[in-house]
Amino acid sequence: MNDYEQDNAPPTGDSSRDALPPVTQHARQYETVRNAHETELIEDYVELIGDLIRHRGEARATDLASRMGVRQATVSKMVRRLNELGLVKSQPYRSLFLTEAGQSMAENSRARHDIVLQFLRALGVRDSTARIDAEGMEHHVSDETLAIMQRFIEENAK
Amino acid sequence: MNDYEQDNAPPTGDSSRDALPPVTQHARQYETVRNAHETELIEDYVELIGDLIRHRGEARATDLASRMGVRQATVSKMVRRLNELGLVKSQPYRSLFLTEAGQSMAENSRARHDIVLQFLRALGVRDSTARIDAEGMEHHVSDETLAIMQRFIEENAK
DNA sequence: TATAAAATATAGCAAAAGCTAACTAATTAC
DNA sequence: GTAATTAGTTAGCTTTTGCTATATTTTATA
Ligand SMILES: [Mn+2]
Ligand SMILES: [Mn+2]
Ligand SMILES: [Mn+2]
Ligand SMILES: [Mn+2]
Repeated sequence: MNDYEQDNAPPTGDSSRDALPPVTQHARQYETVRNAHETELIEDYVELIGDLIRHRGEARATDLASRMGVRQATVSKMVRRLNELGLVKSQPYRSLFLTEAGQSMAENSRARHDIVLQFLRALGVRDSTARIDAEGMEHHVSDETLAIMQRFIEENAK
Repeated sequence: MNDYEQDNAPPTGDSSRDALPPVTQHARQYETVRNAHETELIEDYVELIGDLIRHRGEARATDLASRMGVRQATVSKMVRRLNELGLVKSQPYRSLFLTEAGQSMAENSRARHDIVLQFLRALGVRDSTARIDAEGMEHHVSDETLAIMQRFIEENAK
């Protein structure tokens, strides 16, 4: 199958309604999703640590575990990674702190998360559903789309 | 930190604007995302196989690899898994076919994908951006939100 | 203050999803 | 019809993200 055939007419009649994208562009779609999946859990952890500090005064591993819905061992391992990445500063058996880089990531993630959540609410999605959808969608929304969502919120809010 | 304290007043003044959700609900958010991530790659493969069959007449592993942006070995491994899951029927060195279950999953995924894509376009997102965002978002949109997106499309299309 | 409980850490296991390298089968070109 | 090219498979490696079980440390209680 050569490059010419690759992006050309389908063999059957009805099926050409929405053609396949060019191979390179198509691959880029999936690559973008894979890249998002590499960073999204880290962002969620950092964002949650920031939220816990803001709302509760401190971020403890056990609260991360219960809110994430995973075991403490899983959190422990992730915290080590966040340390290695320079996002979190922590001492053994003590609660967690964000580095400068961590705080900056937390703020970015929270801002993005809030926009997506408010957008869904403005669309008319029920709050509990909007929260669930936003938790996943936030990592797959481009800056372009985010800006449009923000405008939509402003136009449909009061 | 007990259950009472868990969902109560923050220690600092300004920070209570948007409170943390109850622990159980918060955990459910992340669990839903983790569940979506377990099935999303499978859905993307099945959907792509269906699209290739519809548009090109057959689905070959090499085309899956180039469109997914991964190596053939990766596709080979995934195809074995799709076989085990009863979604794909294939013989060594021959092109791929969907089972009944596979076709049904492909149709569902495509319908959902289309709605998300059209919704983004209706919002005003550029086509190439909309395609990228839709590829990731589609797996994190609830039925409730999807219905609202569909309504939005109908109201804003002609 | 000694002990019980809770929190944290570490070791080892598993599945998923990618990779490269080496091999085999099928198709195409000559 | 053979040789070269293309396509597909398999084995073995790596990283990520979960888990359980066990040890250690900190905190709370009697
Ligand atoms: Mn998230
Ligand atoms: Mn995702
Ligand atoms: Mn899709
Ligand atoms: Mn997708």
